[in-house]
Amino acid sequence: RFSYTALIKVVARSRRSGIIEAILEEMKGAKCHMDSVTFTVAMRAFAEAGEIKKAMKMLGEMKEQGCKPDQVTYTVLIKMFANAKLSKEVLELYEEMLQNQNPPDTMTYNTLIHAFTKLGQHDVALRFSKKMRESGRYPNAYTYGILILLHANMHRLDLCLHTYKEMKKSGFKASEVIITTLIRAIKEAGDLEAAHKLFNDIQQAGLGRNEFVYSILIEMWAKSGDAISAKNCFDQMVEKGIKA
RNA sequence: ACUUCCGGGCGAC
Repeated sequence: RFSYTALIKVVARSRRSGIIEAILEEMKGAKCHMDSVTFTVAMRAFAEAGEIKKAMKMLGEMKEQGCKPDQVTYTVLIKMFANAKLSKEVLELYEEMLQNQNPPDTMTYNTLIHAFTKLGQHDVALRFSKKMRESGRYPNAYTYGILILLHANMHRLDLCLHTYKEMKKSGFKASEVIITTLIRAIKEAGDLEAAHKLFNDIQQAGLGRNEFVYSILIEMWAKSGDAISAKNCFDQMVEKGIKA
């Protein structure tokens, strides 16, 4: 069963749901018991192939066999509907989780917040963020990245920076993802002070494998007429071995 | 909840 599950996951990369179905048939033939992990991997495979119907059919089969979907299962399906921009069914799955005594965990909340961020339904995203806090789920590094993205999309650099501060206070280090998310908001707001702080953080954290971030910083300083900072940043970039 | 690991889920560009 473990090998079948692993196999499905590998095959899932090929986006050929026909193969997945064949494997599932074979498992059935071999009287191999399918557990929630097997079902979930299969659903994810269908989800990635854009086969929403098939994924939902699997959910049905799963329940029929008395196998209970768990948080991972729901998270996979929520992401699938979110990618298809089907916010109504996202919310339905969320409700179902609550009904089933399957309270969303950190990753489920991350997926929900991200889903509505991408859909441009910022108010809903914020509501889930609040619910997450209220439910006592701890944010992880992804959560902070998603929240910063949400605030950036809301054109609220102040909230981005606030979340960033909170993240560091909670013991998370700045990452490449966080930096590239933040830099967009900083650029948009033209906040030179924030740019300087971020540049410091990049150096302190030993980050900066990303030419995109440098180009924005240099451009900001160049535009503001701060040739010294622009040059300094450029030199740092070259020192890191990044091509100009 | 036999929550160490051994098969599954989340973020920017």
